[in-house]
Amino acid sequence: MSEPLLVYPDPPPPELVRTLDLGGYNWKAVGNAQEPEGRWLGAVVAVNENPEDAFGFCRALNRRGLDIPVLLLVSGTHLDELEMRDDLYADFCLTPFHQRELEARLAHLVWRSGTTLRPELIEYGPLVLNVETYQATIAGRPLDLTYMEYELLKFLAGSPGKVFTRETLLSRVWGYDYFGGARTVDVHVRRLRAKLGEEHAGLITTVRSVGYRFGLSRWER
Amino acid sequence: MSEPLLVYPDPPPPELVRTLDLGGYNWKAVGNAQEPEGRWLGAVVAVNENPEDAFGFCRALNRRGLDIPVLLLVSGTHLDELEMRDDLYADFCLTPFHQRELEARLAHLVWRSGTTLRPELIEYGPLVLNVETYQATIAGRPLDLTYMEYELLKFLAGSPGKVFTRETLLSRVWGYDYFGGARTVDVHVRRLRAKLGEEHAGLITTVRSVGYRFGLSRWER
DNA sequence: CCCGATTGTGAAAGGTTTGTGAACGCCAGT
DNA sequence: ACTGGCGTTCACAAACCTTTCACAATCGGG
Repeated sequence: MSEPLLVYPDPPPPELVRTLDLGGYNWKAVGNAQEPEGRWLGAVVAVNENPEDAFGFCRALNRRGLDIPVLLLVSGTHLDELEMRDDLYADFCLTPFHQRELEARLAHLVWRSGTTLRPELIEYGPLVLNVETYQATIAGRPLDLTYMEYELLKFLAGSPGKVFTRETLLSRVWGYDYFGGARTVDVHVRRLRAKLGEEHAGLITTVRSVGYRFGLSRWER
Repeated sequence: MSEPLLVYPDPPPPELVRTLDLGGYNWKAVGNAQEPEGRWLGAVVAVNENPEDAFGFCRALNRRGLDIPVLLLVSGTHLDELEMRDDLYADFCLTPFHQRELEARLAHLVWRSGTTLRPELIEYGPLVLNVETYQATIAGRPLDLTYMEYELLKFLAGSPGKVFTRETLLSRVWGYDYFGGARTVDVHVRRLRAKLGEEHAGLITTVRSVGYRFGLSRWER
């Protein structure tokens, strides 16, 4: 299934739900901008009586770095509010809307998100690695990783569920010509787990006598 | 006066003319896509009884290479025609339109063309770079930057959040054939941070063992 | 249940990377 | 030629990581 659409607020207006479901969209409603993780086709934001709710949500989305194109649902009486807020939305649709118009705008929004460059991300559950910015977040919280920690995590998370021996990790992450003890890996894994936090430390599991694995193996899920 | 809007067909629908003139836009109607030369803020294309006229015009515009964002004026009965033609338009407005809606869409179209096509201003938070006049301000205060400092800051601020290695910066900012030490970058970054002032020095962050990044690092926390 | 092997943990040493101040040379304008 | 601004380089200091080691804890097989 394709990536989902982000919808605000939660619960969304019923007529929006109807159009989304009729269009066969995969969507998820959220109540705030901290929650969404990962990739989204776009966002549909309904502006209600209090426009600042919606605009604050959009601003927070922007702040999060993943630029998700936003389609605003706005009534004619709030049209003035759009002025000077061009950076917060990609398109808008007047309410009450004709279903066919919203469908067309949704389709265009999705098409747009498919063509515009999106940041190169590595994701697994609550973990997001932005390869371009060298930033990592776990459940929305920024992780302050050192270079080696980042490289190691990137490599592990790039093949979830797969077990790597220490020797493999040394040669692939540290370099084929690396000369050093295998226990170095242990120490880095320990610090990664510490920074992931107690709740997510289990993302990296030890496979005794073999090595380490990121994410759950098949039969654990 | 600002650059003109391109309008199709010639003559345009009278209600469109009315909105354009009321909005104070500088516009010019043309009958085919070969005619327009030079720069345009955007295009407004009215789809009449024969949609292929308008779409042909848009296609011809695309082919000309100047990517001008297109606002389609289309009636509900022709909404289906938009399908599979996403690449021909940036936005559309249903006819008959409310004047305020068209105004809002025009404003958004113009804003879009100003930011995507003509980045004469690079803005990020308190920093403003005027690429044309070679001036920079931080929180309203003018910055007195040297040429290299300006070029470096412009390049960094042009891709906020992205991390660049010193080698990349040397080749992209100093020149592909530059031959010199990578530490030169460090010194320029230091002077930039000093001139940005203590309060904004954090706009440029060091990513240890990798390089430097502008913006988006600790600001979002 | 015991023992060896394996892994987690804390701390410290050592090395690498970056910040900093200053000096040098180049160039343009005087 | 002089001067001042600018870009570059260097040496040193500071900050930060990486690696290593010793020891504790844990696991698994016999």
